[in-house]
Amino acid sequence: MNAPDAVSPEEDSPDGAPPALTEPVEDYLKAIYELESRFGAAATSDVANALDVAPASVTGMVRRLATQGYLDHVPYRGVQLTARGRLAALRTIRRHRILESYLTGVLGYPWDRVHDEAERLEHAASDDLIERMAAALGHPTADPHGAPIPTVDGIVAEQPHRTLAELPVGETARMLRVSDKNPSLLRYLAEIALQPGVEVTMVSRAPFDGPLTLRIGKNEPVVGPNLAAQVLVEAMPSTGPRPADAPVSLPP
Amino acid sequence: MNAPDAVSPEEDSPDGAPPALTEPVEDYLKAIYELESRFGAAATSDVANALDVAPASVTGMVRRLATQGYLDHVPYRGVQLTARGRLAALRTIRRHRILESYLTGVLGYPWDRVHDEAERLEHAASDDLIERMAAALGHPTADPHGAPIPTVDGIVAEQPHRTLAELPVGETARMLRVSDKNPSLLRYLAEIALQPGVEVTMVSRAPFDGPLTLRIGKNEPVVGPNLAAQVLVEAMPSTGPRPADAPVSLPP
DNA sequence: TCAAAAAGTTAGCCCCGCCTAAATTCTCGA
DNA sequence: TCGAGAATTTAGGCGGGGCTAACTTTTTGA
Repeated sequence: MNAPDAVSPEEDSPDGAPPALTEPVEDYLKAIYELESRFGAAATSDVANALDVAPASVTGMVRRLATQGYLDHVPYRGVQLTARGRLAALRTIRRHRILESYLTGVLGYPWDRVHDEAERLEHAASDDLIERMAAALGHPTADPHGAPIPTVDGIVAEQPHRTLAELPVGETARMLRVSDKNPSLLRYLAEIALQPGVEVTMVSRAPFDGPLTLRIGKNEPVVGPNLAAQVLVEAMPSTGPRPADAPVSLPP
Repeated sequence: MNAPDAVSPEEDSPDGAPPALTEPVEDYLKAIYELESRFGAAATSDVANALDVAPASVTGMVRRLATQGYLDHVPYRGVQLTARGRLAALRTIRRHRILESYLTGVLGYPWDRVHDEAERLEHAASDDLIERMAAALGHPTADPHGAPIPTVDGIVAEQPHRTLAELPVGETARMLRVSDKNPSLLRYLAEIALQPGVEVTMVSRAPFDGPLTLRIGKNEPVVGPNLAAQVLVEAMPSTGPRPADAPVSLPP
């Protein structure tokens, strides 16, 4: 048993305020969070890859973060965020997505250029600033790429989805989301008007993983299966009675 | 004479882009610039003081910046920015002041809380973002505290001024500027409506460095000489024909 | 004028975040 | 099942930026 003053393994700052993470630490937590939610676990090499850093560097940082209670690390096995680590990650993600929303919504940034900017600002902006931006936007629930914005206390409303590549021929679905990390993809999607909230129909599908013909409004763009796999659409067919209000916050 | 490839003693990044200064470096250059323009020179201890850092740390950093051509350092004698260093400093100052203007002008920040926020954002915002903010504000020429905003190529329009404490009894002058670094002073000035662009009259002056009575609009606040020394006003009496348009960009 | 105080610098150290090279451990296919 | 290859960790370094303690130079005032 522990001595009575050994409250918890995690060091909390005595003043109760959040410990003020460094920029690299925030980046690690965010990357690990995203890998976890995509693959269920975060491998050292994946983290290294995501952050463009040597694997050995990840091991070092991960050990430090583990001693600080942000994650659990089983050597050679992988890494898992603790509740504390997850909250810190979601805080950063909230900032990132609100910043992206503000940059497109208020300052006229094209959606393919907000990622890098938000990536830097998310470490510098105060909570106050972030909440002012959110308020100026009417408290959006999703960023310009359709990613849900976590609440201040770390709740994320993930929507059920499938990829556009999986949409059966003849079916229509509402576009939900696409990654913010690929500018040229985003520029192309903007060109064919495929953006969150837009309805898209699978017109035809060439065999052997060939190109897909879509209908978006009056146009019928043809796209590769690769691209279609990156675009998320609603899980439920929207041919039936569809929800009166789509959960999209930023109609262009 | 130099070999033909020995272009200049300063290392320039081969791609022509500015070398991407670190946050501490930007802070040093900015602090040195401000000390230089206030006192004509920057002493090690003043820099240490301004950045809340040990004097020994300043010596170290200064040596590094000197080898990189941002400043000249004569040991025991002081430090002076080169043209390159001055430009870098002004770039940061421009960002800072545009950010302050944007935060008050668009996001509703009170003027006593913009300094800290801008202090962090100035290192993270891209040029593009800064120029978008400037454009959204109609390209202001002064920040909310009346400090002139340097142009992109580092030209700063300093106005001739004296302190409010020097204003002779009976004279009226337009308030020009106050430091952005003292929140409680700024809150008090806001209370008595003493802000850049406002006309203030010296009603009376108690002897022996006593309190000063001002007239601002319909009110006659009494302030200490200490406070008055922090407030800058126009150099020329504004009782004669005054400039049709005061050079102030952000009328509240 | 000259010694004490103030200012500045050097020496030596620390932590953070990163690296490469050399182990180590895990995994998977023959 | 076992060994090659992949993944991971350890060992040893490095640069940036900071610190304290000790030393030097400059300034100052008695």
